Amino acid sequence: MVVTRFAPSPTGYLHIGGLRTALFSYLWARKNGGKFLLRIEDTDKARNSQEAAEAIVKAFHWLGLEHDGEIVYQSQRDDIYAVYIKRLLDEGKAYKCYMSKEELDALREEQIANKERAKYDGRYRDFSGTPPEGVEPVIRIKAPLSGEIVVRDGVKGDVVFRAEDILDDFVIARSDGSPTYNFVVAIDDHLMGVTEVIRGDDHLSNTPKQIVVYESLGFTVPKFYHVPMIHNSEGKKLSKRDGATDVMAYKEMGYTPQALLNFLVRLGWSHGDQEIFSMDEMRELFNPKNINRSASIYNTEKLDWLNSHYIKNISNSTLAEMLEPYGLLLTSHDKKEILLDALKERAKTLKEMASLVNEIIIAPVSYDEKAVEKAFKGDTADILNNFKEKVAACGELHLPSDYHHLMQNTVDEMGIGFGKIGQPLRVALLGKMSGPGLDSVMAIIGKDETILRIENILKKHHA
RNA sequence: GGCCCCGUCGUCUAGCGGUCAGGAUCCCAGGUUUUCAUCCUGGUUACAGGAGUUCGAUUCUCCUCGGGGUCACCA
Repeated sequence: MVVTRFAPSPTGYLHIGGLRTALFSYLWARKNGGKFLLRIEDTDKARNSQEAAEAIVKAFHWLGLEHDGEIVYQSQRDDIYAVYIKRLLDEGKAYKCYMSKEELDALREEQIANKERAKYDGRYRDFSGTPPEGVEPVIRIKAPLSGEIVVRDGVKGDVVFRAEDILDDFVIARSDGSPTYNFVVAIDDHLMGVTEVIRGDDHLSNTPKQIVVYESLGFTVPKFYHVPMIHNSEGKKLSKRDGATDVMAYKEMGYTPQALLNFLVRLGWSHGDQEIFSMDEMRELFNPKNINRSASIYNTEKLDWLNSHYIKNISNSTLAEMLEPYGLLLTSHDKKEILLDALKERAKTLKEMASLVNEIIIAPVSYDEKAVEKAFKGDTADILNNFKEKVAACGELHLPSDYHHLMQNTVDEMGIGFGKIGQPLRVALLGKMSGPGLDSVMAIIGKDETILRIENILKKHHA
C-alpha cells in the first residue's frame, strides 16, 4: 500500500508551492489506491494551527482534493515523542548534553574563526560525571561520525553525503523537553505508515539526519522524492513577497480548480507532449519518476491559457454554477445559453466573465467618445432608424439569427456594407467598439431593450 | 565559506549516442470576424563554456562558469 502525506507548517494558508507537492502526493496515492494523509507540523506550539489546518482543508475542498483519515497535529503528540526519546536514551543511542547556550555559541565562533565547520564537538557523548548545576540539558542523538549516508531519491538519484561533512550529534529534544523537527518527522512518517515522501528539495539536506533517526530506531526508511523548487522571476525560492502565493487568491481572481491543477501538475512534471489533463487522467498518468530534476520559474501565462481553455470547454450549466461565487446568478436566466455561448470564448477568468456579462445586461451609461466619432457618419441615424423600425415591426424575436436577418434586410435595402450598421449599433448597444456578436447581444437583452438603447444614443448623438 | 542539487527556445517541457533538436505558451505576420476576442495557417527563438570517451555527443566522464538549496535548542 502506498501511503503519502502532506505536512505543512501552519502559516495560515495553502501556498502554491505546497499545493504542488500536495497534488503530487495526492495523485500518487490515488493512482495506487493508497492513502494521502495530512499532518500539521506545529512543534513550535503555534497558536493558530487549527485555523491553518482549516484553511488548507478549505483550499483542498475547492480544488477537489481530499485527504484520508484524521489530521495529525504534531503539537498534540508530545507523549508519543517522549516514548521514543526515552527509548533512545535507554539504549544509549542518545544522551543528555549539558552544554549551555553560551558555551555552544563560543564553540561555534571559535570554529568559524579557525575556518572549520561549525559543529557540536561531542563533549557529553560519553559523559558519566556529575552534571553541572543550573543547566537544563538538551537531548542529542548519537550520529555516525564517519562513513556515508546515501539518500535514495526517486527524482535526484542516489545522493551521497559524508557523515563527517554534514553530521554531528544533533539535538532531538530541547532543554524544555520539546522535540525538534528532524526527529518528529521521522517518527511521524513511520507511525503514520508513510511509504513515499514527496516534498520540496529544500528538504534534501535534512534527509540524512532523518535517516539517522530512522536507523537508530530500527524503522524502515521510506522512499523519497525531492521535487525541485518553484522559483520566482528572479530565480529565487518562491515566497509570500512574490504576489499571489495563497491558493485561494486564485479562486478570487477567477481561476478554475481544473486549470490551476492542470497548470501545477505540468510544472516540473510531464507526460510526453500532453498539456491538457483531466483529473482522471492526472490520477491515471501521474508518476513521480517523471518529475523533472531542475527548478522551474513561476510564470502564469500558461495558467491563463489553461483557464480560458477550460472556460471555453465547460458546459453552460456548470459554468453558470461556477459563476455564482462571482456574483452572477444566471441559472434561471432565460437567455442563459446564448449569453454563455457568446461570452465563454472571450473570458480568461470567471471574474472577467462575470464583468463581461454585466457589460451586456446593463445598458451603457456613457459612450466611448472615439467610438462615437468613428461610427457616426452622415446617414448613421437613418440606418439605425431603419433597423429599429424593422425590430419594432416584428412580433416575436428570440434567436440571434432573427436579429441577423433584420440587420441583413437593412443592409440590403439601403445598399450599404455591414460595417455601416454594425459599428454604430455596437456603440448604441454596448457603448464601445468591441464586444461579442451583435445578434447575440440583441437576443440576450431582447427586443424592447434593443429599441431603447438605439433611441438613447440617437437622442444624444444626432448624426 | 562547507556540503548538496541543478543548467535544452523568454517561460513550461520532450529527448534518454546518430533527430531538419519535437510540443505547448508567449510574441510576430496572414486568414476568418461589422469590431474585439476565439479559431485556423505560418514564422522568430534553445542544447552555458571547455576538455575528454566514441566512427559519432544535447545525451556518458571531468573541469570551469552560472543559478539555487541547506548548514539552529525554526519548520
